[in-house]
Amino acid sequence: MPKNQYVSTAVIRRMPRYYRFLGELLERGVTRISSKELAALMNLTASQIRQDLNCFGGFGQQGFGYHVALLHEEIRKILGLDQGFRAILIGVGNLGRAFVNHVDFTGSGFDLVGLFDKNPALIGKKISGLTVQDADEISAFCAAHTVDVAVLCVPSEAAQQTANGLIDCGVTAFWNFTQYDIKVEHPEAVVESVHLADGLMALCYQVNDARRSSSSAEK
Amino acid sequence: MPKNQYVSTAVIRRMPRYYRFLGELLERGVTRISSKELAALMNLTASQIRQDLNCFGGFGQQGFGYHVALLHEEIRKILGLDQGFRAILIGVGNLGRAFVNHVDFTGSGFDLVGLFDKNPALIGKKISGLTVQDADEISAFCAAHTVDVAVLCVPSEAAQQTANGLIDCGVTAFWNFTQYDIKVEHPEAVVESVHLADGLMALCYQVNDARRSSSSAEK
DNA sequence: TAGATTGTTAATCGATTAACAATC
DNA sequence: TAGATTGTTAATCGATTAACAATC
Repeated sequence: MPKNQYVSTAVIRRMPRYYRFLGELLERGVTRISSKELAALMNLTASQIRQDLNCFGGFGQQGFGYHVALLHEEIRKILGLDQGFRAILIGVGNLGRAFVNHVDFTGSGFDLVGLFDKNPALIGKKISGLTVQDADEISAFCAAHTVDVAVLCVPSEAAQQTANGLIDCGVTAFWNFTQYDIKVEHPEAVVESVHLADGLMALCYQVNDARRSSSSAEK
Repeated sequence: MPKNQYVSTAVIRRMPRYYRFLGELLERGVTRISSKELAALMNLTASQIRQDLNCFGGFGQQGFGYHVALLHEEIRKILGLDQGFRAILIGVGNLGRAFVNHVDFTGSGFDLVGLFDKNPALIGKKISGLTVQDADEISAFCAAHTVDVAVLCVPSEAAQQTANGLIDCGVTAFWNFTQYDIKVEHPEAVVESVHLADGLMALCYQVNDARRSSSSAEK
């Protein structure tokens, strides 16, 4: 009985975390859990968990709690991890190569089906079962295959241009690892940017702040 | 004239982005900007920019706007990027290696001063000017040098244990790239987790959602 | 049935936006 | 001075928490 209102991004961003914790519980053989127990585990309020889940439907059972396996599966469907969307990765430098090997694309809803770079030294190399193709071949590849999302690991200066080219090829979703905030006009476009340096700077502030408050607490 | 109230994390998380945009403006030779112009550029409201900045002080000038160079420098100080905090990175696998080469630690407030791994095949290798040391040497290293933050690129299963060991060595800040949500009790502890898979799953939902709404709009 | 825990409505809290007086 | 734009207070909006009736 999935509901059909708008769901805030705050809620959406918590869903993968629920999915992750439920996966861990499942592995540990836990079959049922109450919102209260899950809240304690995840450092949230029980209220928030129930509110969040009820954006999508009533997956619990009064007096009992939630079936871990069932809820896990429901969230999988909510996120759409079962659709086998197809991803390509552009820019097989240090970072790109690391993601190919390290990120569990399949478990996160995407099949990685192509690697591209414009560096001749990399073209033809095989990484994790995929052969690096010439970046000039992207549009031909997109014409021949369905491509749902592009992972951008190119230099920041090339980010916008690369994204524009991909939009023209019909690719509307981006996982952006460049420093640059790409702009995409397409109505169906979605961009998920991971600004690593921004996170590191925020950490820097927090370290300062923690020290400030602990030293002022001393007095 | 820095203010001294509590600043919400929502504001903190936007500061690095301001810093980044101001840096770009600086490079382009722009010397002054109004909150209205900056808002258009960053896709925010002018009001929010003024509110955010005024958490830390009045950096603008009525009738004129903000001096780009001055504001850039102020934010640098606010974030504490000038303190030369020291970082070590644990786990020199694909991801760890990529970050060593790719992330601008220095520009983000930290000097990377040590690399550690427990894999004998990696120990002794030189990466970007640093020699990989045996993970067993971490506590000795921390005793001999100041270490402010640890970058965790170890397998998820080892995350908590590694963090515990580091806490015992006096390291209280973590940039966590494992799947696992580490728990740290220390009052001064700060953790910045980058759950790559979570972001990818959120993107998966958004792709689904964008398609749902554009197909329903067709009708 | 009694106890537990959900789903949901209402209350609170915080963050964003709007408005405007201060001032460069 | 007049025009522009800030800093800041007030209004709005959204998200989180609390409460409780429904129900397993």
